[in-house]
Amino acid sequence: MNSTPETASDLSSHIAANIRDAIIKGVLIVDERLPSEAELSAQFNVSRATVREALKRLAAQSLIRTQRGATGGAFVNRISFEAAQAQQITTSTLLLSMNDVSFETACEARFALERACAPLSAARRQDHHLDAMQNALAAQSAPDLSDAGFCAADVAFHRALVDGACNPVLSYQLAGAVEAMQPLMNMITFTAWSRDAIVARHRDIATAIAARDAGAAAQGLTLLEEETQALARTVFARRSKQIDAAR
Amino acid sequence: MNSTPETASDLSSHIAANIRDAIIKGVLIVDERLPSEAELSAQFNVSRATVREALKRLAAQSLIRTQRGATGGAFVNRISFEAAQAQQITTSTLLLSMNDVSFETACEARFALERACAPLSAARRQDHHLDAMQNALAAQSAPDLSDAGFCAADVAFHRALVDGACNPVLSYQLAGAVEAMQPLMNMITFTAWSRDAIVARHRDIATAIAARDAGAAAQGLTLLEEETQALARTVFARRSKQIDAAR
DNA sequence: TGCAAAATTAATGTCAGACAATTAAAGTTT
DNA sequence: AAACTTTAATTGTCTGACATTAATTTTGCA
Repeated sequence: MNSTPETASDLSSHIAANIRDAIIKGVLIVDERLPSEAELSAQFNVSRATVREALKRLAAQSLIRTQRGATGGAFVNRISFEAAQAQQITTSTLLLSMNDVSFETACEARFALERACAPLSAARRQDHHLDAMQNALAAQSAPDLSDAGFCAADVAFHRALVDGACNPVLSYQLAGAVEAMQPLMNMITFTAWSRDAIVARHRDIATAIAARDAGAAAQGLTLLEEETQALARTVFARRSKQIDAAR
Repeated sequence: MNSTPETASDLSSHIAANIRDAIIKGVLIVDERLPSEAELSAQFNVSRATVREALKRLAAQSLIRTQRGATGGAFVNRISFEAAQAQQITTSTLLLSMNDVSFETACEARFALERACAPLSAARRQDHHLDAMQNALAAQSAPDLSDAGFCAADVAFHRALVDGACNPVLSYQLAGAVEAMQPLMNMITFTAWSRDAIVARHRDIATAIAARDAGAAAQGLTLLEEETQALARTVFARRSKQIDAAR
């Protein structure tokens, strides 16, 4: 179970990999204190600066936290769902923006995953999930809302839908797919008409979830996906036509 | 779009956050060279050691890579699907092992997500996906296979299924869910009978995918989930009974 | 001239030692 | 007993040096 190949030849990578494996294998358990930097530098026979670079690497992955003072040191972190989600969102967003992933591909993945949540969400959603959906719907219906604001409310709606499944693992896994779509959605200019269409679908989905109707929720998501894809196609087609005309 | 709160008061966090935001916002583009460590230390008015700690944090997230030599330096990395997956798997695995996530919850999430892939995989799978599934099946049928080996082949089977959807975003998102289950599955002792049952379900799923029958594939996954959950329940129940008896 | 070897240069990687800042715990005083 | 002071341990930061690496330039020789 190797986390990362980490073939890099520099010492700080090597030391970081060493400690990381100890954490993964359970040799170091949550909240346990690592040896002090001085002790580590003696153990690995490197300078303190090198040890510190290794520790910073681990801190960047939320594997450890550090505390100053007499009883301070580096401690193994319990990775929280929140922290893991934040990391996942950053990684997913960058991955999509840096790799020319098509809107279509990302959109397809997102809706496929959301449809997986629909039955569970229909069965288990609580009132606060419904409230969150209604709030997002209300926000999206505001007439003077910016495109970015519309997309942010869109994300809020879908997160509420996913959270309704009451499965933290599912929420965590979906966070990346839902949030990473936002920058792509932000590329779209929403007309009043297209906003209405999306809000209508959202309303259907919210109603289906409230009625615990899994089938209708899934169908609503499918319709929403089709409309979103169609909308994106027209926006991108118009844009490339404009570019052609400008030549 | 704040990647991480990063409220930490130490300078290297601050500098890392600063550069990270520049990358996310596109101020620094892929393969662009960052200023040298000496220049950065002058810009941020800190020592070179502090700059280096910041850069190591970014390197740990695969945001940059460094190169030595005259024309060397730190370069903005294009995050590959492969690297992102590796990170995701590490994070997911640790998240599950550190947070007492029940087998039931993780299993439910995993199968819900896989069912989302089934229709796409049935439609688009290519021969090499089918081959990979058959290879995994053959491996799982080997009589003298260890439990860990059985689980590894299980992961291979499900990854092939997911990859069959031919959507890299989906494959990336699912990697964490599929791989992080393995340590949990490893806790189970598989009897010859339970292995046969799992292999039979796998065979059904592979057949359905080969026949491009989305419904049958989804149904096979649902059956497999039920059997897996039941198996886990009996294993854990027997184990806790033994513990009670030992008292 | 042409090409190979050597020197130069610019960058990261590592080290050693110092001091600052922070924090808990021990000791001291009132 | 409570409040204050001291001490010790630890991380955070700085400085300056040297090692290592690799591209570029210069040199030397055929």
